[in-house]
Amino acid sequence: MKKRPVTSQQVAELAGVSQSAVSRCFSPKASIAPKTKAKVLAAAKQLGYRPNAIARSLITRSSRTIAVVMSQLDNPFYAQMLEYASRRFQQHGYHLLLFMSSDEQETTSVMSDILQSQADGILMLAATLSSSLAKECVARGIPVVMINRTVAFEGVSQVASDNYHGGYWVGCHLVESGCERIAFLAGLADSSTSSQRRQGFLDALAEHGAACWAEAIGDYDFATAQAATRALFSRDVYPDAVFAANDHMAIAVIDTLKAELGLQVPQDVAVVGFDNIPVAAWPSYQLTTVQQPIEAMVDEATALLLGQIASGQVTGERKVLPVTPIVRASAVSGT
Amino acid sequence: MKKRPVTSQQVAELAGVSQSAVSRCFSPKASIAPKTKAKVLAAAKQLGYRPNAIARSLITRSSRTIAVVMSQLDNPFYAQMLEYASRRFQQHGYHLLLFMSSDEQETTSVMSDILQSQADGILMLAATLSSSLAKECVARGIPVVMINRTVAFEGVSQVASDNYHGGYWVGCHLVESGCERIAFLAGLADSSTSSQRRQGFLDALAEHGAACWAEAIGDYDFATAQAATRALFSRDVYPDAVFAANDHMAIAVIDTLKAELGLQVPQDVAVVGFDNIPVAAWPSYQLTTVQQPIEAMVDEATALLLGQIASGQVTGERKVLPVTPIVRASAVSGT
DNA sequence: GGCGCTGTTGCATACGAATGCAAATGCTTT
DNA sequence: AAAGCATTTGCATTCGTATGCAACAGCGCC
Repeated sequence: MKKRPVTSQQVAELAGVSQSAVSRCFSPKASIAPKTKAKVLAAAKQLGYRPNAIARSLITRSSRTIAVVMSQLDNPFYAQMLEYASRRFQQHGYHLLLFMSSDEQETTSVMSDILQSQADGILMLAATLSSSLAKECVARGIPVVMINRTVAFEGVSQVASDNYHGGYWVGCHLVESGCERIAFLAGLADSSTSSQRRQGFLDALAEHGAACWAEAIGDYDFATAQAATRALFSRDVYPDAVFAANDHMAIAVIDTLKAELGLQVPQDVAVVGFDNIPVAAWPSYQLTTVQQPIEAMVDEATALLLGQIASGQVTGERKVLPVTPIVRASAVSGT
Repeated sequence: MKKRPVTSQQVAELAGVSQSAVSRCFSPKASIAPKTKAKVLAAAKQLGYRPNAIARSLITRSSRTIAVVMSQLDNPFYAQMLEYASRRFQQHGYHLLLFMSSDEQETTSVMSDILQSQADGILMLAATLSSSLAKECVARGIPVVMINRTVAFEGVSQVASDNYHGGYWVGCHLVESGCERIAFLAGLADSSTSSQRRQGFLDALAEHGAACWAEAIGDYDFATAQAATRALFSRDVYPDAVFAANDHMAIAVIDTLKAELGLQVPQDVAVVGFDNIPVAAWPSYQLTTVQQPIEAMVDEATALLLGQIASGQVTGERKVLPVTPIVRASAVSGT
């Protein structure tokens, strides 16, 4: 049978002090005599007392909890982010409440849970938020930070890597490598990351007097990307380069080219991805890609959330962090 | 400035009823007249009222929260588990509080946070728990379920796949394929998964009159596994097969063999993994492996936790779920 | 019209810890 | 020894919701 937990009241009785005194022993800044504190801590230890965080949250009006909404945990890039974010917030005494939500409809129901949970802040990892929900959070004074996603509403903060210039670099790199029939494999149609990468890429091509040879949509999904690859290579003339909007899809492209079409990377086709996930460095792929600064992005998001929580102001800032081109064998200069 | 949230009291005033009535409108089983309910819901909607889960938890003594302790989120196998678990618990109205903990020392500090958080249950995903901590949970009546890890204490439940027979199958498969110098690449030295897989594997070899040719430790880590592979292949005579305790390491083995030693899989060396992560199916690897029933394991863990929470009894059951051999090109019969 | 019954409602209290305020304690100073 | 000051302590209240209990309304039935 579940026994009732030890309360500060019981500890107080054993230690021969008041409940307030016990409470003060567990608040860092409270005034308490060392002698009393020792007595109380001894009693607490004897009874196995742990302060009840729920009761504390109720009175302090702060749950020390951040709600994280994720769309895809199968993408190692976001798994890494989550892991790092968890550690980061743990350091600051905050805990993560995890929610999975694939589509916008699910997000609505999830947000309802989040608002009830009294989370002090919301971190959206590649998840989309309707502006009505964003509005509600802002109205309630709950800071929201979106990573790698945009919402058209003032008041929510956004952290993203410089997708545009990442795409721009890829465009330059491929043209300068001598590629002439360059294809683009998009991610989710409505994602800001994909469209920004695309735009930078297209602008780079244009500046070099080139144009995109073909486009397809891979939904940031392995199987969809494979199908898209088959489509891109179904014409008589093949592309000689593919820029996939993320590494996950780039890997799918490489595998499909090698296994199904008997093509060599980079000899027959150059492939470039985006993210620099661990797999990209594996000997089998050696994927040229654009590295997103995971830790810097999370650090920035953490700072924004904690700052806004501390100040009580939701400010809706926008941070763009620089990316780093990583040249590996899948698309080298001068190929 | 953070505004104070709307309370049931305010809703009650607007609707012209008592606070209790408002409360009853948000408890599914409470008795409330349809007419009253409509009035209250209208008022609630007008004010944007959301029940405060913290206050509710305090009075009901149930946070509807499960603490999840994970050791490695970079292993896609556990990322998948987490994602599925999150959805599963969400369905039952429970939320996940995520904690990362690499070593046992960190786990101690994390457990302190968990106990304070008043989580209704604890799910350990490939994380280890000292028996003193396990004891404390049991004493408090908090159910604990460990997935793929063992703790030597009565009262915590354990869900694992049949590691022994998985290893056993691998042993048989490799011997029957004609391999003669079979190496084993272990995971973490103290993990039950690794040692059970090893034991089944060794027993299978022994039954076929064979023995393990060499062993090394890869710590379930990519880089460590690469180093271990180099060590295994530093002698004059190479192994002709490697059984890695998980896919992650098996991939590392394959990459190292191909890229650094110029060896072919499976022609020169057969490689077998464990888990059947998505990567294992990719054309570049075609990894023969043993599939763990992720969803069944999580379902079982969910059922155990929710069952024990509902009954208030912590029972410490032990479930072993069957695994499925997956034969792909990296180690085929009759090679 | 009174009786009993089912279904609703409000009252009052409880959950466990934090904190403003006033009382009390301990220590220094003259 | 008394006054003055700083520190410590306890009292009482608060957070927002759930729920046992009693009161009560409405209804059917005899």
